[in-house]
Amino acid sequence: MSNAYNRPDQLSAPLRARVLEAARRLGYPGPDPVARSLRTRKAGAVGLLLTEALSYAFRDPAATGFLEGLALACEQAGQGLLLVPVSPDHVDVTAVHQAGVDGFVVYSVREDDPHFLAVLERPVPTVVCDQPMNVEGVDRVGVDDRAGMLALARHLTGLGHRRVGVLCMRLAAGHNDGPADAERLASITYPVQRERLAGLRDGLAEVGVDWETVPIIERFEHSPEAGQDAAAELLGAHPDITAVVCTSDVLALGALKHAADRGLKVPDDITITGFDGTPEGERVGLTTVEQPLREKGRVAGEMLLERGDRNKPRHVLLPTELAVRTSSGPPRREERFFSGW
Amino acid sequence: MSNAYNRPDQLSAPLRARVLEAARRLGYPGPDPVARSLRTRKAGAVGLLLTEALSYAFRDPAATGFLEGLALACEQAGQGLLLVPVSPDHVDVTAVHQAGVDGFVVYSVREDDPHFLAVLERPVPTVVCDQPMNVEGVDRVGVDDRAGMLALARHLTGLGHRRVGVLCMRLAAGHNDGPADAERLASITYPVQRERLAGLRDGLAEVGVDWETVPIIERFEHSPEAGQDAAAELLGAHPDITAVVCTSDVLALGALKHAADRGLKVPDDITITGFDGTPEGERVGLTTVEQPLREKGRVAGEMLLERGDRNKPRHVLLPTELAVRTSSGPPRREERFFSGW
DNA sequence: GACGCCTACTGAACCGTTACGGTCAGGATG
DNA sequence: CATCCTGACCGTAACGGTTCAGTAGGCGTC
Repeated sequence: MSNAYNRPDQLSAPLRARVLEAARRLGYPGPDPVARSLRTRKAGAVGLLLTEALSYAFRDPAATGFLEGLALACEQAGQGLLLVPVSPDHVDVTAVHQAGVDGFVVYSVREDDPHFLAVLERPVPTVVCDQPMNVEGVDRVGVDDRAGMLALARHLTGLGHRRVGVLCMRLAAGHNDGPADAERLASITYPVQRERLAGLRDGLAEVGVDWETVPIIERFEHSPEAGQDAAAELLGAHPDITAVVCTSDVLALGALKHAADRGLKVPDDITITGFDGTPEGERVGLTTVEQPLREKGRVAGEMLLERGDRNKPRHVLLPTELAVRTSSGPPRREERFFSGW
Repeated sequence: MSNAYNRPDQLSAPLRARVLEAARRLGYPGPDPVARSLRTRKAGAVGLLLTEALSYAFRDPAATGFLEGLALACEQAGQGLLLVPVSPDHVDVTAVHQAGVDGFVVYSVREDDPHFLAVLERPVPTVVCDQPMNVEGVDRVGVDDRAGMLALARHLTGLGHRRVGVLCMRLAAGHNDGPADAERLASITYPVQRERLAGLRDGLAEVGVDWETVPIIERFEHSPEAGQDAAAELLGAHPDITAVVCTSDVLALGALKHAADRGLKVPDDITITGFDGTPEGERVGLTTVEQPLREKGRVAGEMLLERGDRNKPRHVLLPTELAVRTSSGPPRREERFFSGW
């Protein structure tokens, strides 16, 4: 009996020594963690569910910021962090069923994500980060995406921009690389994207810009390369645009690259903005909406682990901050004239 | 009996339906993953052990590169990735004992790391990345750090550099921020650092530079801030240095920052080099030794998961490549004279 | 010396699943 | 009609640890 390992106070030193000696002789490798977990009903780990392939967690700077905060909370509580392998190709939920964890953190997944539904069926507490929103009985931490984007929109309209184009990430299930038409916009299943676009729409409406006329280019992949490509598509079809609003820093980084390739000076020839506040964006002077990424991860972890009072689900909204840097400026004089000044 | 969930072929459709219906009515949440793990002796996850705090995994760009590759291998095999929480402060090995995993990947830890010793006691396969080296019966993947640094050293001596200073990361247990004296260098417990320094020593020896005269500044923390600080210490004490060799890109990034603050032009006034080949380094034109970070992670994961033939431990050494960019150049003319030309 | 209490230790039940062997019904075959 | 075989279904043991009730023995007290 391996009280010897866990309750040194419960048995005398000589017996303990004898037990340990015998264990060593028999090659006993110490208590089995899985059996212990079964008995104690504690796995000592938190599961993390992403909407993307697992490796995405280490590729997207916004995700790594969040995860750094989450890892911080976990290590303080002595809990492990289990990255649940989701297969992007064919839908296979078994990994969610397999995960031996005491709770789940769900990071920014689609409303109808089958993996997420599988998580909800598990009898363990769950915290959602960002999306989906408004799920019955589930804690959530996020930021006010709409207000953040509204502030950015006002910054742009204040500079005089009227002809704006948008680069956004995946809006719903299905592979749509190209313009997002009205139908697509009506069926968004990534609420964060919906909110950010709504904030932009509201801000543009304040100066009389018709949302229907604003071109929106969607990309399935979320990477600088996709942003670069999308920027090419946007500016190819709408060369009169004076500002490119991206719903993430990653896409904006790609847009900056495209502008440089095309010989456009930022912000003199074109304004480019992001969203998230990643270190990369800061380094290149990207005007963006900063959100407290690490903090968000930390709060998500703490909400899941503390959870002493499981009264009603808690919803935490963290503040965003408009970071005006060098990638935004007034449109050229002739553009201003063109747009009605 | 929950054959219904796992072996749909073993029982007829109507019975299966009845069982599932009854389960639903009783609120049965599906088979318990922990009990399943106990019975099948498979946890469906790989443990990751770091030498640093857990959140470090998401902060260090070299680590994230490695982890991206590792995550890729895991998700392809349908395995989870469990980040084991190690407490940097007081030594607590219980987390290693608690981890319900089928194997461990150990990333770049000290030779005498107590967590690592705990991992070795666990009766599961283990793969080490980078360090420690030459552990009995343990697979390892790494790069030829010594050869990589030798190539870099020759590049520098070829440019004419003779007065070189070094910035390196932690060399052994204990908090030493400052010069690394002979005693410290003799008791290095991070073999990677030992190898990289040895490569530099060999390269300098080829042109007659006495290793004893080369100042080496050590930092406990591994961050750009630490690099910046260490560069200030190095150049403060040895203003005649023409090249700062850093044992990582992260430190080199800090050194570049310090050079800029001090008004030194790179590479005209001073040459700064790194090691690793991170995206950040590439973006700022850092001359460095590139290693295939993602590939290293992928190989580590595959070695652990395939492991069909557990004959003898395998050791894989991946190639490095010298990346000469804009942070290295010949020393100033007067410096060349000074150093004996 | 009997009683009771406290400590050190032992034994058995239980966590929830899977693997495996046994039972039983029903159809095919001689 | 008896026998054999097959497939569906069910019961049970074991995985390895924790927990808790129970027991033995030592010692103090009246």
